[in-house]
Amino acid sequence: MKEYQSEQEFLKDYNSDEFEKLSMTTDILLVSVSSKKQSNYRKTSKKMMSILLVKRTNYPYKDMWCLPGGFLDVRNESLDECAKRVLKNETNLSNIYLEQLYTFSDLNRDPRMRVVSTSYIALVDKNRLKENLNENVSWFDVILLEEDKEKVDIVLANEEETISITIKKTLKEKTTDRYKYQAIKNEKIAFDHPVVILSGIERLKNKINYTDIVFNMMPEYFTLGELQQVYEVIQNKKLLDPAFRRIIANKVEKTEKVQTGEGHRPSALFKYKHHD
Amino acid sequence: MKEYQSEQEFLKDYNSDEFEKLSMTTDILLVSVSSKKQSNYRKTSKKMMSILLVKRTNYPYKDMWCLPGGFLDVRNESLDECAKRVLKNETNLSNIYLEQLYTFSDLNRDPRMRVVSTSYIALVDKNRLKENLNENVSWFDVILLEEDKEKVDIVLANEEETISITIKKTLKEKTTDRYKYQAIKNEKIAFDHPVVILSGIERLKNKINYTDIVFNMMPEYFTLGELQQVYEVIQNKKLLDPAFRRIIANKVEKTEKVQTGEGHRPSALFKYKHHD
DNA sequence: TCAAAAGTGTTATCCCTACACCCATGC
DNA sequence: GCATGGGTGTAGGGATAACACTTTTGA
Repeated sequence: MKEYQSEQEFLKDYNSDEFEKLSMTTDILLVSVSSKKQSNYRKTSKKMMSILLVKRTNYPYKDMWCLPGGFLDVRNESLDECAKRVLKNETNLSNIYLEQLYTFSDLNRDPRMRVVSTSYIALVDKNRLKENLNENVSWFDVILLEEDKEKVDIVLANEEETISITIKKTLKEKTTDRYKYQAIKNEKIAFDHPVVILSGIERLKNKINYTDIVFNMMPEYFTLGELQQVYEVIQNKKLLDPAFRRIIANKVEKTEKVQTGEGHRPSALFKYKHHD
Repeated sequence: MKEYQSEQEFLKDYNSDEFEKLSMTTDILLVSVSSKKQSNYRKTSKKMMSILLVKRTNYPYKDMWCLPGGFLDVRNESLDECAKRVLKNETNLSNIYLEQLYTFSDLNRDPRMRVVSTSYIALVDKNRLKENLNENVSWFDVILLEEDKEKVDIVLANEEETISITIKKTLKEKTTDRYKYQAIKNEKIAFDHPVVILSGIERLKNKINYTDIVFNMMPEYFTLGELQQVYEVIQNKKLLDPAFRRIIANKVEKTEKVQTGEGHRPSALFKYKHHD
């Protein structure tokens, strides 16, 4: 796929046969949980949900942020393989939890050509990729603010920049829980990616309740406090300790290991146990 | 999209530029519930889940059955619009519940060219389309037999034909509920459609529990008995009357109308009421 | 000693299951 | 009268929420 440095350059090619063709891409919402050390030595480090964004360097949407993604190699790969390739490229990791989200096909998604894009959500434990990221790539902490039932504000922040977008939610049919998302305020995120980000986060919020996918964001050994914080940060609500412990009791296995040096009673380390 | 009557004719074109292009299709699993009158005048008519299939008349998969579907008009429509167009073509109805299922992209899906296909599930009340169907189109009753956790038999039957397929289920990751489906016995269903059929039915089975989508398969006025039967046939298990009535109590509204002449106490007719 | 989090036990409440029971109809 | 489905009440059990409480550590 040719990249254009300018609109002029692009317009030269426009209306040629090139633009009758259909292209497909995959876009990947890579989600992880970041930890911020607290000033108080007693407090546990604060957790935040974070996603990986890439700064565009070419037309269109030059200098805006977008999800990592890439064009499907029509001759040689499936969409899943394409998504895996993009992830490998971005993180140097191959075994990342990956799940197809939704296929978007708006006619005006990309001004260069007709593009249909299949989005994926990927979950990873940040400890696995401490190595330096590619240039123009950055983790952004995510805060979701539900203004009301029909409007969501998303705030994305890294060390240098804070991005704020607003998305309108419209119920598609009265018989279902499916919403049509539409960005009504967005200056920094390219393509239809605000919608992809929200779809992915909503999916994660739901799915954490009836599957074990959280453990894809956890290291091998973790304390129940840490695990609870991840649940809390994704669902965006405080949970009661005893209730939480009962719920996840049969999904984890206590190990001999103990976490000490945290300014309070040491905690047992657990690991994931597949159950059922 | 050119149709080929024979493999020879097709092979003439093969390896030409045509086959470097990517095409997209939508496949639609149209689900409804059929009623079979019982011989005993007292008994209520027996309900079955049924799906619409089309008999192929051209190469490839000539004479096999497949889901209604069609190629995406790259210049002019989104995938949703494409799916709606196909449905309108098949049923003459425009306002049918339609929901995107999954995008399949196996490299060898169609021997003619590279095809990526987005599947949809559609729900309809059969009473709405009593008119004669197109030629080569037929409703098939569906029976799902879960042999064990890793194997499912699907039996499809219309008045003339019974089709039996077996699908192997493999858990994709231990942390989730997602399965990879693979047809291990199938002689009559084209493409990867056995997998699409199963995915759709599983989605429906799940979603009926936490949304109101059943009502898309119901007429405007219905008895609670009929509604319960639809739940039972989709979930493939018997429900207890009082429990069921409590569960759906705030989703329905009692009307003045009454259903009589059924060989037993007449029942109140209800209609859907959006709640929450 | 103290703040913070780890970890456990107990009660009150809700919800669902299961069963029992009565009602009204067509033949 | 009777088989069939319509329709309702209630007792019992299991899960969950809310709260109270004890334990253990680093500074």
